[in-house]
Amino acid sequence: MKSQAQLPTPRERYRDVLRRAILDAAREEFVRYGYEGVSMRKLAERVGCSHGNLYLHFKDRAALFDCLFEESYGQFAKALERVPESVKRGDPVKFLRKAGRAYVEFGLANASVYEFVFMLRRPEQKHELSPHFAYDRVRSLVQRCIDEKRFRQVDGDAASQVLWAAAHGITSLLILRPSFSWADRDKLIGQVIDAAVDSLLPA
Amino acid sequence: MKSQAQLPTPRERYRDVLRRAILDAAREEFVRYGYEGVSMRKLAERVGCSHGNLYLHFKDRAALFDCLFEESYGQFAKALERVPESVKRGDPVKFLRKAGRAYVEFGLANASVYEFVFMLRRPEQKHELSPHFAYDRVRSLVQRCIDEKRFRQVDGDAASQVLWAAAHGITSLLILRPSFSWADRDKLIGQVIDAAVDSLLPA
Amino acid sequence: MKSQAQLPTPRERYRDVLRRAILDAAREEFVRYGYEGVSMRKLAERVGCSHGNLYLHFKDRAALFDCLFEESYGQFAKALERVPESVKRGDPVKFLRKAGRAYVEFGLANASVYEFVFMLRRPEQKHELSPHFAYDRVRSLVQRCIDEKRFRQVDGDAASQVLWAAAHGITSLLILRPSFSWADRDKLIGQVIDAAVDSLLPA
Amino acid sequence: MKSQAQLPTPRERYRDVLRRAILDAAREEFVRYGYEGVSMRKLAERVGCSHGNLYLHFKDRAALFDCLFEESYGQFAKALERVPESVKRGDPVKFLRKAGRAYVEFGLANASVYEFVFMLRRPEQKHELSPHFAYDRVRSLVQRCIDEKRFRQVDGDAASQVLWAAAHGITSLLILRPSFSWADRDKLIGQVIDAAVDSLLPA
DNA sequence: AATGAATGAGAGTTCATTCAT
DNA sequence: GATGAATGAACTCTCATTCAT
Repeated sequence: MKSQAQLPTPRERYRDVLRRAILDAAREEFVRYGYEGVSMRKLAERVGCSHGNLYLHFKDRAALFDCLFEESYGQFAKALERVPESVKRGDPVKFLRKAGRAYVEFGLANASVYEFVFMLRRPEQKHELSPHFAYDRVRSLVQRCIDEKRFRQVDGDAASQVLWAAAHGITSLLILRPSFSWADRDKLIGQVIDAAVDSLLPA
Repeated sequence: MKSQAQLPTPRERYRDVLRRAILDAAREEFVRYGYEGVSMRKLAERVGCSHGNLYLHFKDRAALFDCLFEESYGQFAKALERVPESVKRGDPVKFLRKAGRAYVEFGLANASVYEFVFMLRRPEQKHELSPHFAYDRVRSLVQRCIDEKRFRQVDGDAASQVLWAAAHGITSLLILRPSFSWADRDKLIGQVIDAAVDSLLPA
Repeated sequence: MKSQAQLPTPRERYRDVLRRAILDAAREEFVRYGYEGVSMRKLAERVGCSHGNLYLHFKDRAALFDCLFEESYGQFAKALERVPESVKRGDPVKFLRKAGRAYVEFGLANASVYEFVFMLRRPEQKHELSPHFAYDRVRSLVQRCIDEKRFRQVDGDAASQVLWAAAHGITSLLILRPSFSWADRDKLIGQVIDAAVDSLLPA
Repeated sequence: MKSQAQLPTPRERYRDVLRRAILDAAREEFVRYGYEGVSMRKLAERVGCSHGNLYLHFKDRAALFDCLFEESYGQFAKALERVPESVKRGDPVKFLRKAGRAYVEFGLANASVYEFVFMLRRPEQKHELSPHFAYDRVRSLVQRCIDEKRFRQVDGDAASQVLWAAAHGITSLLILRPSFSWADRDKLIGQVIDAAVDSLLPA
């Protein structure tokens, strides 16, 4: 008999914890081995439950993948939105720089999420449309810079794509080649973003 | 008794053609589905031969992968070296811009090669060291620009990595999101590279 | 929650029955066709389960073989030890005759066990040492006969090996050539053993 | 154009040599790995010819096996017949001892032939009748001993089988357990045979 | 005569998924 | 809810055999 209150029972809590563990493990596995390279059995072993148990949480492997897909997009989108009000209302160019850095840093701190969103090839897949949201945010910021004359009269789309390319370029390289002898990471990220942003400033 | 001229017999020629077809198909499959997602049987079907036949050309799936790996690196390295003498001897900054564009354009024209080299996660694998060669080329060009005072007195490594990030960023995005509504591709590539290069010029 | 009495559930019981069936079928197949000649699929068909099921009981074919190997040695060793106390304490020569007959009779009654232990060639394999235990039993009995002057002062090792050769010779021939027109089996076995034993008696 | 003379051309000679090499290699492989464990490809590699070449000598693997089967029986039978006239006409008991030793020694010197004849399980197989010839030889010798009163009035069949068991027992054990710490081989063989023969002598 | 490319069957093994317990 | 037995598909790889060269 379940209590009417919304507090989760220990059982429910465990359920959620397990589900979380499955998702986290699965994301890493998918990113590392590809869709076909992930075995429900090995995943279960890694998580520490029976393989049958996985099916109580996800209809099948595809559903697990799709769930991660959605979730990763969500996490990424949410991260991009987390900007202090003060920054939002301040200088849009500075905002853009901060947003760029936030993008890269989220990607690095959540490599498997970033890979899931941007670098993972999925089998067949309808999606494809999805990372628009990230672009859209940049786009509107860029527009603000243009409108406020903080940027030259550039093509807003092209400008946004330049910025995106810069941010994605450094993020993905750092993720993919962790053992490369990189220059100071923080400075490097700053330089990459500044190069892109500066190229849009008025002469 | 074979002729001394060593002209390939039709048989040998066919062998080579088939081998080529296998490699080309396999590269695409590996890139699209990941190492574990490639099935020798499906690959054979796509190529139009029996699955057993594949093993006459490659000891096993890993050998096929490794062969592609080497080949892709080789093709990419060779492409980077193909620069007209006139450019080599000319303005190093211009050279750098051309090299950057060549990099991107090779990547787009040979997407699966590029993905193989830069974007593919391999199972376990020793490699990892390898794409150094691409970086090394940029690095020495950048050094030349610095030495000839065409660039500011920047850190050569950081500068090279900025350039690499830019080139890789736009290349990989264009490959990964082909149906995104990109701005004019040529202009975009130019802008991305120019932004990175210009950021290194003297004030 | 399982009862403390640890009574096997029907499920467990069935598991054991199946495992037993697999082992029995496999021993015969290995003995008849050799290691390489046994196919997990055909074995499964003979046992009446899916081939995948075999892997729930044994990691792979080698593990199945090894299990049979251990088991056969164990069964054989145990059989050799089953001697009534009265015989053990009685005349050691008589004991030796009985032991010889027991050896042969166990071999005939459990032909595939005997073949597994003594006649099966295994692929590569470390083992080889193992059937020592059978020899050791004979050896100590022979020593007793010598010590008690029931045998001549023969070399105990050579004597034991003569006995072993006799017992193994008749056992293996009877197993290998079942349709040969043998003399009366019981008498024949007796004669073989007696010939070997008698040759060791004092003149 | 082949010469009418019966001298084999070099080509024919090579053919024969190759055929011989195939048979010798195959016998060892069959004995070691069992029928199913022998691969035509590996066999060809061991012999040093192409695998297709094997089929110019033998229709298929079964034919190769059958050929070895016949041949092994032939070699064994011939070996048993090679007895000096002087011995043949001499003491039949001594003859029997010599024949026994010859049997064992042939088996040891040609272990794979012996194994092929006596210890190899064949897939399905009609044969089975075959090793009669070995028995028949013993049988008639034993009869002679009985007729000449050199043996007791024993059952000739049983007596022969006792002898066979002794000879086979020591031969097969020595072959199967080469690394066992055997007593002096020659003496041991003598003891085994003598034990069997002596048991048939008049009291 | 000899090669080796080619096929297709079949082997061992893994695994997603289902389902009785 | 959770387990793990069970199945059957799919996979990698090997191989006997055939056949064009």
